[in-house]
Amino acid sequence: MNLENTQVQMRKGVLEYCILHIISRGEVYASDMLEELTAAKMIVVEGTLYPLLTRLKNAGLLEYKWVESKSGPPRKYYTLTNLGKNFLEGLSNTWKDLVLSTQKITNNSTVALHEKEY
Amino acid sequence: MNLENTQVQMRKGVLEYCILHIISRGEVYASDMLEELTAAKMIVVEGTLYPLLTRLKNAGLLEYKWVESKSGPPRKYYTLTNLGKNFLEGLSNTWKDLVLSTQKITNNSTVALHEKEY
DNA sequence: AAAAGTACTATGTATGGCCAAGTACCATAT
DNA sequence: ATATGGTACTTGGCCATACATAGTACTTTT
Repeated sequence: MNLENTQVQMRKGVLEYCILHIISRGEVYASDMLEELTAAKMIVVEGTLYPLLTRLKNAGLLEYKWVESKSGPPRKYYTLTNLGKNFLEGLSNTWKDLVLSTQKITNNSTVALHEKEY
Repeated sequence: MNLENTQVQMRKGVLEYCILHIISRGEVYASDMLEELTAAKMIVVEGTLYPLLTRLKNAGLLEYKWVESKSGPPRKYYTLTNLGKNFLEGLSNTWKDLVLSTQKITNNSTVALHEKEY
């Protein structure tokens, strides 16, 4: 029960949303995403990202093509499938709802909801 | 890989934050919280809430006292410990950071971060 | 040929929300 | 007094996911 662990827990699910969003903006490969996620302080490591991409691909939300690189092994460049685009829309709403719900609770400063019945 | 499941995943960790926040505003017992969480569309069921409260209590963030009710069995009324108050502050920052990070990514509409090096 | 770097893969662990069933107590109805 | 229904809380097992860690394969540099 420490803060770091909670950070991890809060990130669950949101990561999926962020990654789909990044891919929705144009072809990228894993290191591109890692770079952007790190820049946004959405700390992620290889061991998290790659399995997630595989999972999303197996679910039919992503597809990729191999592209030769002039500075290392070939890379998988990902794009969203139509299914992926639809899913991303759904995720977007889910995320907005969650933010709203949380705001509703954390901004609510009334002390009691109703008379206590001791 | 369906939306409902992702909702569950996104809720992880946030729930803890919301519950501590509700308790921070004054003594409440489980059904009070359930009511408020449901009102805020942060869907939660008994089987989720009770174990969570036990976990938070074992971690020393909460304490409770039994209070007799005139309409049923006695209730556990929870309050935050000092440790719990500090933890809540940390959670608050974690949540804000996560929202900012997500916004940073999902509002970023530039197509490419840098020249592609095919 | 060896070393270093890049891209991707695979396995095992821990956490936490959920489901489902169960316990215990109280109030009311019969 | 007994039965019924409601309220409050408990418990055990399941599943999905992020992470740590180690490993594979290929390329470029030295």
